[in-house]
Amino acid sequence: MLTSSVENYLKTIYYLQHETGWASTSAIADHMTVANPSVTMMLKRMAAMQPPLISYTPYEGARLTPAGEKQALDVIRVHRLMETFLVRVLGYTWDEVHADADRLEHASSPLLIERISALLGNPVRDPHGEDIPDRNGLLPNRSELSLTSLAAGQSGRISRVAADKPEILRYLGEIGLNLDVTVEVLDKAPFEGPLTIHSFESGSDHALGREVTNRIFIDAAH
Amino acid sequence: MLTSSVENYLKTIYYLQHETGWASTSAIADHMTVANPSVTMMLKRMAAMQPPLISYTPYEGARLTPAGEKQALDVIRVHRLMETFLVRVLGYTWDEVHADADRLEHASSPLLIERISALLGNPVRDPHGEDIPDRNGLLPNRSELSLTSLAAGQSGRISRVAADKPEILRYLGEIGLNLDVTVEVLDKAPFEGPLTIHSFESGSDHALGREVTNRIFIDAAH
DNA sequence: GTATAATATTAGTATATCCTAATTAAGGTT
DNA sequence: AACCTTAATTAGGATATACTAATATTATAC
Repeated sequence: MLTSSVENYLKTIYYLQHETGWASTSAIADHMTVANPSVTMMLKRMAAMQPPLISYTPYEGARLTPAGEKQALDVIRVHRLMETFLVRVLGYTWDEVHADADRLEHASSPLLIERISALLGNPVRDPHGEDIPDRNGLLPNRSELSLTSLAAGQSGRISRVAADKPEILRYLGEIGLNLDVTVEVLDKAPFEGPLTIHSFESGSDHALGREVTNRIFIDAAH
Repeated sequence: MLTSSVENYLKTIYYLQHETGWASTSAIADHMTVANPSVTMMLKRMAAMQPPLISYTPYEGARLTPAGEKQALDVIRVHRLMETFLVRVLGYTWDEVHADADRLEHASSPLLIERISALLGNPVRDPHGEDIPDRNGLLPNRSELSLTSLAAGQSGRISRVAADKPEILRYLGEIGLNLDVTVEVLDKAPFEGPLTIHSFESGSDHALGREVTNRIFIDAAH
């Protein structure tokens, strides 16, 4: 069995690889708030495991092997099922789930996970709209656009909110930017300026910077 | 925050202290399946913590301080609430809960625990009939007798089953010796021999050795 | 009351994970 | 092409937890 630490590295490498195509030592270190040498050490160990979880090229970075990707998707499945469980069964809000899911994901047996998945009706999305990999690590394909990419006047349904900080999630919830809410871009300031968004849930308008709108996604199948 | 390892030592010392009055190095080592020197090291560390969790006398053993007892009861509360949750919400059987609860108990935030307790209606007993300490570490008083202590012809309601091995629990469940079931001692063989027990749930009779009947408890308030 | 058995501790290592400080490699600039 | 900056690695340690083998202490038994 993998240690919690290795599982966390797997998750991080998976995210970085899918967001930027490549997981460098310092990107991993930043994301996990550990020092660079700790990452180098760990990457060597993960590349030396049987089977190797990553391929590692010194001075370049890491890439998940098929075995590593499968394990990463397992951890992500558990994390997202836990978040869904915390919201649907225990009444957490979407900004409260992350830290608790981060600890529970390393303490879950296969039986626990399958029971939770069944209890929730085998959900395919977590409370932030992220896809939940199935038992075999398969993810559905879906097409979405970032809210930033919409032009003024366009509208759509929020399908995913990839904000990492709980405070941002809490704020978005407060102003009516929740999952599955239809929104319209009223205005888009030039020079990478803020977007003014109307929520059809709350009926209110709010200006949001692009670091935020970049992380809000709209269902592309209008 | 305490490490999982320290939490496990606390639990073990608590149990030994309450069963035998004293936690010796080797009793702790046996119970946790670790080597004696590991225990000595840990006891020193726990006695040196601020505040100390135990008082430790070399060559004698350990005893929980008030602070240590409070922490131990916290862990036991989480463990027993988790077991109750696994049975009532996720459909585990009473023999399946232990290992999973043992891992979850170290990954639970105060919020999670309070939500689970509330979801279950703040239960006071776990699936084995063990008392669940309240938020402040308080346990109800109750009086019970071991099944072994009943004479032939006497009957009572099973209030607690303290079997440690899952296989024993599974077997007891199969033959109808479950919590809250009324049973009668039909026969009690001499020379520490087996007891023949009738279950009014299953309607069947079974001979059980005293290592087992010692760990089955009967409500003393008939 | 000394010899022995049982129990506990110390000594010395190992592993996993993290750190800081010092060094080395890669890539871009003039 | 030598230089400088940035990023990554190596060197050297720290902590928490475990182990085995060797030693010390306590308790028991004659």
